[in-house]
This record gives sequence, C-alpha cells and structure tokens, in this order.
Amino acid sequence: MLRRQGHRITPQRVLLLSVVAENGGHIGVDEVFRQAKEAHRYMDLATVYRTLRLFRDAGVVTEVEIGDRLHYELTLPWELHHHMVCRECKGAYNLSPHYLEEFRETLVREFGFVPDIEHFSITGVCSHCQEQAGDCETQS
Amino acid sequence: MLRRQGHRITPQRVLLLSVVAENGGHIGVDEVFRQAKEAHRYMDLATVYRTLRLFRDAGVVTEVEIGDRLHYELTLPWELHHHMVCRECKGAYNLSPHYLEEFRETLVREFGFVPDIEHFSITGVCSHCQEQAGDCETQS
DNA sequence: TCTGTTGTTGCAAGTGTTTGCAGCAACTCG
DNA sequence: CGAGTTGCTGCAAACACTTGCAACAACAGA
Repeated sequence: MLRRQGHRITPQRVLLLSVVAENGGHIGVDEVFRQAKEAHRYMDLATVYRTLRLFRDAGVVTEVEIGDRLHYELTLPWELHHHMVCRECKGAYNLSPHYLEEFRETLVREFGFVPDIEHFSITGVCSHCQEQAGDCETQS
Repeated sequence: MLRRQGHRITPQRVLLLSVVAENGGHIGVDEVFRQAKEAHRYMDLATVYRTLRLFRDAGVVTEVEIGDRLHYELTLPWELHHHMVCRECKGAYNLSPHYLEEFRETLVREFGFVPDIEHFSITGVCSHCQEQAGDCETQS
C-alpha cells in the first residue's frame, strides 16, 4: 500500500507500524518510540514522528490530538470514527461520522467552507468526569 | 475585572491588553510581543504567553489556533463567534454560534459529553482557496 | 547479482510554547 | 505613607515537535 504511493519499505517502518497495530487503540508518540527502541536500538525520535505522519497521510493510521500531544491509532476502514477527547481524564471516545454530516453540509452550503472532518476531534468533559466534578463541588 | 478575580494590574498587562485591543481582529503571539517590546524594552516572551493565557481564562480575549500558531483577539460579548480556519490561506472566518448549537445538544443528549465550544474552531479550506486549487489543476 | 538513483535515516539544531526559580513590585493592612 | 505578603516578571532551561543535512540503504534496471 505504501509502495504503491512511491514510498519505500524499511525495517523502521515495518516496526513502527507493528507497534501501532499491536497496541489496539490510540498510543502516544513517546510510547511508540519507547517500544520501538526496545526492538531496534538505533530508532530515532524524528523517524517516529516522520513515519507516523507518513502513515497518516497514506491513510494507514489516524492522528488524534489528546491534550496537546499526538496519538495514533490504526485506521480500520470499516469502523471510521471521530473522537470526543475529555479534557479531564484524557480519554478518547469514538463518535460515529453521521453526527457530523449535517454540520459539515451546513458549512459547505452556507459558506462554501469544506471542513477537514476526516481527522475531526472535539474536546470537552465526558459524562464520567462531570459526575466527579459534581462530587467535588458538594464536598468542598 | 481581572482584579476582581484576585489578579494584579501590572504595566505589562495593561500594555499587552492594549496591543490586542487596538489591533482589532486576531493577532499572533510574536506580533503582540514585537509591538509590546517597542513600548516596553524589557518585555519578555514568556510574559506575553502567560498573560494572554490569563486573559483567555478570565474571558477577556479569545484564543484561536491558526495553523499551529496561537492567535488572540479581544472578546466582544455582544458578538461571540467561533472560527473556520483555512488550511491554505490561514484566514479565520467567523461562524455564528447557532450553527453549533444543534451539534452540541446532540453530544450532550446522546453521550453526556459536554464539548468546549466556547473556543471552538474548525480547520478546512475556504471557498476562495478551493477556486484557486481548481485553477491549479486545470493549469498543470 | 551488481550499480545508480533517490527516498530515508540519524543526528543536531531549529521551531513555538511552557515551566522552575529567584528577585521584584502590586496590593493590603496598619 | 511605609512594611509585609504574595503574585508577577525575566531569565534560562525544558518541552513536544519539526527540519536541514550528509551518509546510507531500498528499489529499479541492466
């Protein structure tokens, strides 16, 4: 798939892809680097960033920004989804694309603005952390 | 307003606020720093970042992320708006909050997730840059 | 299988932004 | 108005991430 786009298959790329794939779910760049370095002593952090960015552009992985840090997960075409990222617990909850469709169409129709919703994610507070926040208020 | 929240009024803060206020529209951190340094020789970049962040938390200014760079604009309570940021020309177009209301309510109702839409912005490509992209394709 | 091309790597230095800390100055209270 | 408290500043170093560059290695073609 990468080769078809004119990219080369290197040991580093194979290794990095396997780290992301075997993780299941999103994983931070530093964690990818840590695991990759265990297997391949000369793995460089810049290579990790470059390779994950390449994978993203090739559609192989999905980039998720979790509290200012980049995370990646394997793209599974049969279950595409966006993310709701919790500001408190840093959890990422999946969001089915159909919830965004209407919003997207409105922006295109009204303003001719085509939003990048392939990689859409929205921050906020999840239901669990809101309960905790409520507890704190009653306690203090 | 700041004093009411327990913060102090310093020359630096007065200066930085005036720079943002007089600019009208969003302005980048480096540009704020440049203008502030002209008036106050010992202005520090860290102070600019800290102060603008403080203003944002106090609701005085609004933070807009424009292509990985932080911009700020004076918050005008009678014309609150979100932003559509163009990936190509880095332009920020205002978006009336009512376009987001329905989406917001859906997330709360379906998932109990309360999104941070006070500072919402979405990236994409504006209508003008799409025309240019079309031109390029026919030219090449 | 060998050779040339060119995309990729590791390193180091760069980016924009944040943070720890010691000295300082804005506010409070007398 | 003057002294104490404590929040703020400037500096420098840290942070996550990106980029320039020379050496290298993956692939293509002979």
